[in-house]
Amino acid sequence: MPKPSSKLPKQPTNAVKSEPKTYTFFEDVWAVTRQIPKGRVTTYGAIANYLGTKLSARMVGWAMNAAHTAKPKIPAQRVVNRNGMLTGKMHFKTPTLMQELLEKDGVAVENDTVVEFKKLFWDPALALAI
DNA sequence: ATCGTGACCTAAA
DNA sequence: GTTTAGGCCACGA
Repeated sequence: MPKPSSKLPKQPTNAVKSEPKTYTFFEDVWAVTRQIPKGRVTTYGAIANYLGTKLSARMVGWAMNAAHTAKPKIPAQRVVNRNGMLTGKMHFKTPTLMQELLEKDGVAVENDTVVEFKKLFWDPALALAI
């Protein structure tokens, strides 16, 4: 679990000249996503908040888009929007894959929305307790 | 270098 | 209650 750059001052993407390809933002997002317990779900906003960029939750989604390039498999199915709706299901290999994975984790999905989403919500900022 | 886009969120009408 | 608009940052072309 790499240290997330929470509340870091404005640091350019390629701040570390030693390592040309350091996608801190992506890695952080992926790290958080991987730490989502099985059967739980979180939101882009929560991750963004944990990373300190709550104002730009969109980037979290962007990171998820790049998650496809991540080496370890990223449980992106556990990341949904604020409404608990599987907005990114269409970005999966198959539109139904996300729902199936969630159901496999024990999360009931109905109408492209996580049932009892509020109950299954997993806040990284709370769990990781900065 | 600029421009457009995006798996979002919040607030206002 | 719904719908609309604005904002935010990173990435690809």
